[in-house]
Amino acid sequence: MQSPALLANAYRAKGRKLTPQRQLIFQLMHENETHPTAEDLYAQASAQMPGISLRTVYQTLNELAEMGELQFIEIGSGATRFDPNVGDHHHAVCDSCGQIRDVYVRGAATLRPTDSTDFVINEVGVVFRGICSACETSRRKGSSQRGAKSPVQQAKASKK
Amino acid sequence: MQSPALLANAYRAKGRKLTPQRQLIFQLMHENETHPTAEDLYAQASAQMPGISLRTVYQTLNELAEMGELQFIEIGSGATRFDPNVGDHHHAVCDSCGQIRDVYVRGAATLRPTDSTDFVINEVGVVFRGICSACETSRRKGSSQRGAKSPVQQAKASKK
DNA sequence: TGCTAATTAGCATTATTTGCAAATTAGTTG
DNA sequence: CAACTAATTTGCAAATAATGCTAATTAGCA
Repeated sequence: MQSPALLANAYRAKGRKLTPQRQLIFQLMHENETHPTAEDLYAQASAQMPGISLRTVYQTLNELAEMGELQFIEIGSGATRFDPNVGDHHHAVCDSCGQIRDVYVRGAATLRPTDSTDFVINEVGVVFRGICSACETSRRKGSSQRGAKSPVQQAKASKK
Repeated sequence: MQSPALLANAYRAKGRKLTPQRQLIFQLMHENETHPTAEDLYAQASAQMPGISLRTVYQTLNELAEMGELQFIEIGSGATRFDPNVGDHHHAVCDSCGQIRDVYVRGAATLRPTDSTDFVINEVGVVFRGICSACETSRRKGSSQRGAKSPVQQAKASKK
């Protein structure tokens, strides 16, 4: 997404108001690579602006998505996550800690199904699942994963 | 997933009981290419077995996933969908009707991020988004999509 | 300074999924 | 075939995620 300053212009151009709540969310999302959930953002926003409502956070995120300034990521695990990177990139998800990382994949845009040619493709998304280096390291140190969970639970586990 | 008959064996082997509810769900999911939600299945199951509970449907689906007999698909749009195809395939999602189709993609498994080499990849998933032939056809016939929705709403729209 | 349409906050509501406990039952044993 | 017991099913409450709605507030303009 654009810088907070440029977003301000985009908002004015649309007859939208530049409220302190929106400006705060612009700041928090700008170049944010953590792929936060609405709740995550709400927590951060509340710290700087006590009283801001979760409803407003959702509303602003939806606006920004509508304006093409950010995208939704819904890779299992419950809550929608928000990504200010709207360029041509993909995601790597750690099955252990749930962290999502932006990655770039050569040739992804030209992938096509070998069958079903009767489908107009607008977008191609690639998701890698595996173990991030941080988790891999701590795993080697002995703290093995006990109590393997069902796929759903595993997905949800990274929520809290 | 395996045929209902083979699944029965797999269940017995694990000391699990072969209840009528489970057998019905085996049948409904076997070679099911519609990627149904738990509610979808519950509706179908209820038609054949009035009184079956939604709770049992969820429970059985979770069991099957744990046993590796089916996988969860969580491509936005709210409810988790279930796929008995656990082979190496990918998905094409229609942005208009929400339908999900299984597709095969050559070379998908060997895709790698150009950066972040410090990530152990276990799985690569490709999702195509676009318009299916059925929607494309009806669109051309004039019934254009009015009232474009926000990304979230668009995703949720295919729910009901 | 005042006006007004846009926005916010708060609460209710919907949707999805799981937790829990009591009632039921499949499969085994005698 | 009857009895037993652990597994299973139900039904309901609860947790989570996100939106609808409305009264109160406020940004931006005249």
